[in-house]
Amino acid sequence: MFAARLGSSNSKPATTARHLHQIHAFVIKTKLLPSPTLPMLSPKLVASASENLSHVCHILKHLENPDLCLDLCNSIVRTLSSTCKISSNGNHLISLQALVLFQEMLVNGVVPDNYTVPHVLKACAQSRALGEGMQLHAYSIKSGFLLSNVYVKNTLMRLYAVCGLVNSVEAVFAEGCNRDLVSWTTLIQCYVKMGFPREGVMAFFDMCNAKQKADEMTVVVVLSACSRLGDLSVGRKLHGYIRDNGVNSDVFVGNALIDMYLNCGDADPARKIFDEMPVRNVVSWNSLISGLAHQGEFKEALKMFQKMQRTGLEPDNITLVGVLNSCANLGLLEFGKWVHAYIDKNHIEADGYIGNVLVDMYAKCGSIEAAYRVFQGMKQKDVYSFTAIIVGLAMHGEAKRALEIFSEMPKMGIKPDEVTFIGVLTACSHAGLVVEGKNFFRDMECVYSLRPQTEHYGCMVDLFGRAGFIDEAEKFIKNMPIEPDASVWGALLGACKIHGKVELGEGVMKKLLKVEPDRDGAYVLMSNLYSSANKWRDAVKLRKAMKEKNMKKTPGCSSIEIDGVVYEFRKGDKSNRKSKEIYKLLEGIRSLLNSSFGTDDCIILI
DNA sequence: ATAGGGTTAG
Repeated sequence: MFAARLGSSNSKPATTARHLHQIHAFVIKTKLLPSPTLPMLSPKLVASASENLSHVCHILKHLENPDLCLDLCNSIVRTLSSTCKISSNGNHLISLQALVLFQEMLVNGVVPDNYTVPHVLKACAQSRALGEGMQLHAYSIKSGFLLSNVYVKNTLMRLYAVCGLVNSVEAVFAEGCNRDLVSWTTLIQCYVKMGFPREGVMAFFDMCNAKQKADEMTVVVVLSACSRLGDLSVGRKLHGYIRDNGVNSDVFVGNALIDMYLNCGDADPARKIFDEMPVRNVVSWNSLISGLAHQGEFKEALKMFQKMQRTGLEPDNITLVGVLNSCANLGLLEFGKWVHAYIDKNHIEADGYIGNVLVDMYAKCGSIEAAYRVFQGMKQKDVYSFTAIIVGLAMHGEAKRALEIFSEMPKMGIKPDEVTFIGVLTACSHAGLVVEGKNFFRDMECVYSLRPQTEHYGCMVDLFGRAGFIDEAEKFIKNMPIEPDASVWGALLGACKIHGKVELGEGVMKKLLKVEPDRDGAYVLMSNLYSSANKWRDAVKLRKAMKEKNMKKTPGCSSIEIDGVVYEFRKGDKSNRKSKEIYKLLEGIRSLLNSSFGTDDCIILI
């Protein structure tokens, strides 16, 4: 029966583990694997070999000419490396199996060829099997493959890159001189992914100096480095490089260009590229929508989302993150709720990125209880989830709840970061918890090894200042190890305003103007301080000076959302279609208020 | 037969 199956060219290929057992038994009996057997090992059997590796290894042991099995071994290793997915458990075993088979090959005299080692290395990279990969690194040096076969070099670099070992990637890259475009791209990509985009760009220039021409994949990676750096000048150079060197502007290149231009603050070319793309996919839309949101162009981002929907293209999680982020910043609760309903309807889990941005959206739109419900329902809470709800609760004056949730973090094994402490300190500040705030500030460095930034110092000055401890606030600024910035002086000036400290305020205003000379913040705060101290003449003088200096105004803007349409209102803005009626109504309210309370009690700015 | 690509928060 075995002989029939193994010998006859008419028999069906072996497909199951049972067939493998039969071959195994036959080989043990005859010490021979008839050559027609090899083509009969179907892909399905090769796949099942991952679960029956011991049989394969035994077969190898019993063969008279094991080297005939090189192709079989290569295809088993290839199958192992292409089937193992990155998952929590079991994957390590698969790469281990690839390595076991590889060792058996060596022991039994199957000489690996150019394809074997890259396949085994790929299996290691996919399952992050660093230890096994390092053994292969040693083998590659000894056998000479590392220097003779650029695929070995590149797959080894890839393994170290996915394990985050930048130094090892550099070392393998630098070894010998057999590097090609893939080696360069892998190196640059590794720099960018590990948070060193500057090094990535420099490596690209090195590559150009080495007379190596880039292709689509390389420019995409370098563009992403420019995007992360916000380096428009290098980004533009790269755009020129693409045109001059005949790099094919495929959809990947187009998307990377859109992302680069938007993150570098130049929206026009991004839109132009988007409009002129012959093929667009969901990533093109995502790059545009999240890029616009990143630029603060939230309304534009939402407009593009609506346009995307008209094309019938389904948004994915990344689209929705950009959309919810825009809703959050515009305060569009109804729009945000609609997205939440869309998420539920499409069975997308309100977890991870999506959950976090939902929490933030509800908190920023004033619906703190909805934010809390989403937070509670999340299974995978991380530092972003906790920070979003803590900052949200702090902004809503719910200091006690914010601090309670903060105290949950260590129990869940989640370490707070710098932004979490902004929320914690804001909570303390709003609730007047001076002692607690001081303790948290101290813990930041002592317990969590987080170096406080100027924003944290600003929170502390705000905390002391609001509570009336102006002297302590001043002392605190004097002892700062870093240069105080606008957030710090602004907090102190705010405290002067609350407590009517005119003279101190005048000095603080000068300091604030030094670090922020072309913004109107200092003037506005100070003139308010004068007004509240009844120094009207000084207030008017300051307002006049402000007008003359043509300063950058912090835009005061309110918006409402009616039936999905956003209406924005700015001070003095008459662009609304119904502005005449609106102003007439406002005039009515004003005169009503005046007759009820008198002008001194109520000032409405229109 | 084998290697390198873009978009996501507080």
